[in-house]
Amino acid sequence: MDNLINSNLTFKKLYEPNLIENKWQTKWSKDNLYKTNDSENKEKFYALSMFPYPSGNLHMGHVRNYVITDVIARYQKLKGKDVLHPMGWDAFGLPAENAAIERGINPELWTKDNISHMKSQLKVLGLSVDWEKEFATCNEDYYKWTQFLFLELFKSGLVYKKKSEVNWDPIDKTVLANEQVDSEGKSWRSGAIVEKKLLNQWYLKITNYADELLDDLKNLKGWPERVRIMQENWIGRSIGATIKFKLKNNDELKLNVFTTRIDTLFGVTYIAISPNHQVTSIISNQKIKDKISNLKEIFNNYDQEKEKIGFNTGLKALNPINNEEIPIWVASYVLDDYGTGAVMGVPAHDQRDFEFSQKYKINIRKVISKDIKDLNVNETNAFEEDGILINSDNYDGISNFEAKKKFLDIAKNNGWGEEKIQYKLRDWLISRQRYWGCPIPIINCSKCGPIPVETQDLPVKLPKDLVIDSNKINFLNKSNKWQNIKCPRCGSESKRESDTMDTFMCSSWYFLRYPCTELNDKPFIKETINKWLPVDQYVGGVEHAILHLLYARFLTKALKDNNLFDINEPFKKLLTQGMVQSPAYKNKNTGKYIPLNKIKDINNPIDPEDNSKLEILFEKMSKSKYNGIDPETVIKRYGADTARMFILFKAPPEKDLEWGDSDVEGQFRFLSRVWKLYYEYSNELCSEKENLKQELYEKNILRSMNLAIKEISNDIENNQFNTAISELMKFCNAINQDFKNISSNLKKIILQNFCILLAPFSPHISEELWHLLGSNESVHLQNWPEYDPKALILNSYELVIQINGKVRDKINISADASEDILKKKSLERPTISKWINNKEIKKVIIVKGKIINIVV
RNA sequence: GGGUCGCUAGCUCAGCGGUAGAGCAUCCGGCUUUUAACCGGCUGGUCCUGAGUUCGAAUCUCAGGCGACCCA
Repeated sequence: MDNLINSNLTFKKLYEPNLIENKWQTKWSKDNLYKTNDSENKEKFYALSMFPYPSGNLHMGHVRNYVITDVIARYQKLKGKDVLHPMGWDAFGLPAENAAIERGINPELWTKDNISHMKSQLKVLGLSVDWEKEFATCNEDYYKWTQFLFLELFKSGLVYKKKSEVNWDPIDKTVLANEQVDSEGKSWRSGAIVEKKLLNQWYLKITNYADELLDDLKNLKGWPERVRIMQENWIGRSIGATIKFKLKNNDELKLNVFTTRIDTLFGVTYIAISPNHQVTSIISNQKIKDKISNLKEIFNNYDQEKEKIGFNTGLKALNPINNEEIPIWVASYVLDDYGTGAVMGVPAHDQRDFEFSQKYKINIRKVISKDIKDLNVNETNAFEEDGILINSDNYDGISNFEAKKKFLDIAKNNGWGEEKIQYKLRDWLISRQRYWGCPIPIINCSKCGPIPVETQDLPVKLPKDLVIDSNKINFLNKSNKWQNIKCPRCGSESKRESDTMDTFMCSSWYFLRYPCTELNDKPFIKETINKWLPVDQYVGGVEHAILHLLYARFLTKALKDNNLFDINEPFKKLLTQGMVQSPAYKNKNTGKYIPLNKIKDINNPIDPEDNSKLEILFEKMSKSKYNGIDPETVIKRYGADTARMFILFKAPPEKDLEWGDSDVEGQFRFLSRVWKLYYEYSNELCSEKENLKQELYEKNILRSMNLAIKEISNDIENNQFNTAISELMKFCNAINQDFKNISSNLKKIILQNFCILLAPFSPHISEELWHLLGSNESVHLQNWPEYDPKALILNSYELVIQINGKVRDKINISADASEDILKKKSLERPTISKWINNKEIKKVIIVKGKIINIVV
């Protein structure tokens, strides 16, 4: 038999994480324990956290993210797979540039300082990250390839420049993509109300992939349903028709309208067009012209869009189905770039049209009804459900489904309409008027137009000699030396493109770089990508449900179509972790948050300023609410293992987690109990007793062990780390119960298995205890135990006896008792015969191993 | 208005047709010079409400209530 304990380790009685965590981190790093293995015969597993923006400080949200991924990565490694678990930095972006403007610090230095600080904070968590794979998106040898991929898209016609109305962030002084403006018209970063500007900008044709992006969502079974629904809504495919309305007294212009409700064509009582619509050009009345230009200004401001404003132009259109004359209105609620900039107004069956008509007293005509006799128009709402046609000439009485087909056929045959699929998704605007980003590798020649930079001339580097001023202007635009260049085609004086790329472009392919970080001559190798991708488990915040996750899917599909690899979807499974919240103390009257150090009694919090009672709210940690908890402080006090255990145990990963000091202490106590168990074992304080029942105890403890293996494996595979830890606690309790009564051999096996089961969650303490058991190898290189189903079987069990489904008695019975015996023994019980009370037994239901139900 | 998720012990959550569970907190006891730590033990539940399906519902179905998020 092996030595019981490793005599090289001096084992202290008390669990002191400070003495062991740093020691093991250094050792792991020295041994290169987490280097990515790439063997031919093993299954691969790619575990990835969304890489952080190097803001300067690690916060609890990061900790949660990386610890979750770490548990998964460690588990998969113990299961014998080749694991890729890398980390990097999403390092371009505005905070660096703002720091440069405000404090005169070079953005590159600011970023690199932050990275090195955050990296040292990360290392303390004991993550199984392969740091050899690390990179930052602002490194020249990364953004060279971002530019290369941009040019790949350029070649396949997915890049274009267009002058159109764009979202302008007045605080950050740059344009934004549609995805980066929230439903209230505010910028995702600065929170400023976005303005509309007419600008010439670079776009990526993500709309070419709208159908694929939508249809392939069905295959993403490992994604949370709500993320799939959000993407589905964002892409917003609707199947409908375009209809051409002729203008009265004008044969040249036609009004094209997109509708999903061609069945309501007889209910059209007006046409609404956007103030920018082409048709407005034929209006001659000066008063109306003034009104239009007035409305245009309002139109350009999201904030005032809530109220629907409009007016009658005096122009008339003809309804193609019955030649009825319909007034044309200009309306603020018609969007320029969705559809055709014109809608047919059917107030009876569209809520927005209904509200507009109510306001301006436009005729409302009901054409769909639940019942053919019900002609009443609802006073408050449009009727948007399905039904039967009314008020529709010869078509009265048919269902609206039938009408859709019929009217479309008529439209096609007569040439005034056709089927059309419409998307809400717009092309991705990627130009940013900022310095700290990846330069767009284009040369603008006045003669040749935009010319892509040759691959051998990449990267187009950011100029380092900058004069930074405080006007938040585009620095690249100001640098003549950098900007002026001869056109590579015709040799005439040209200028480099001075916009940089949206940083989401840099983060849309970083997961493709990790398997190939050592390459200098290409971004990645096809075969390597085909091997390692897709990411098996991706973990990050739900705030990227549309932004990053949609862009990354698009880029993957586009690059696949360029034959760069054969992967269709980048992320097989996605886990969106919840926020970390902690108690904030708020004065209801003043609305102010009060810092903890100003509150005397935490159990009865009172505002020292006005003595009113404070509300305790669990909110996302933030400086303004004084409720931030610094990971470093917690780790210094309790150790990384405790912090990890707490954050995993306190809530299921996708839910918000409420910080609680006493729960942190609870986890520390648990690890201390584990420590003590091994301490007593190693000092032979729990040497076995002579015991006749040894076999029974051993059977019990083996059952607990196998149950723990089964449940914990299952829980980790389903990302239920909270219940996995709960099972570890139960197993620990079971060990303490029977430990003294089992053989030394078994003791060691139990303790070894416990160590391995604990290892993904608390890597340091388990490593220390593993070595204590006499091994010189790392616990993290062991094999995850398999459970033995036979060990789970019980000799006897407690049979529950029900009368009419209600529990009335319990008996202990041997596991192999037949149904007849169960029945007989149950009926023998005095309590049962009392309940039956000579009534007729109608039915007996037996669930083996559990229950007998007697129906009387 | 539509959609998704949730409502189980004081708190955080398991259980998803078959005896209502875990951790933390509370309480009591032991140990200890005291606090703390540790050990042992006890509490604690209309499983949001109502109806239905079933021998049997926390679990399935329907309706309603409350809350969170997304879309409009």
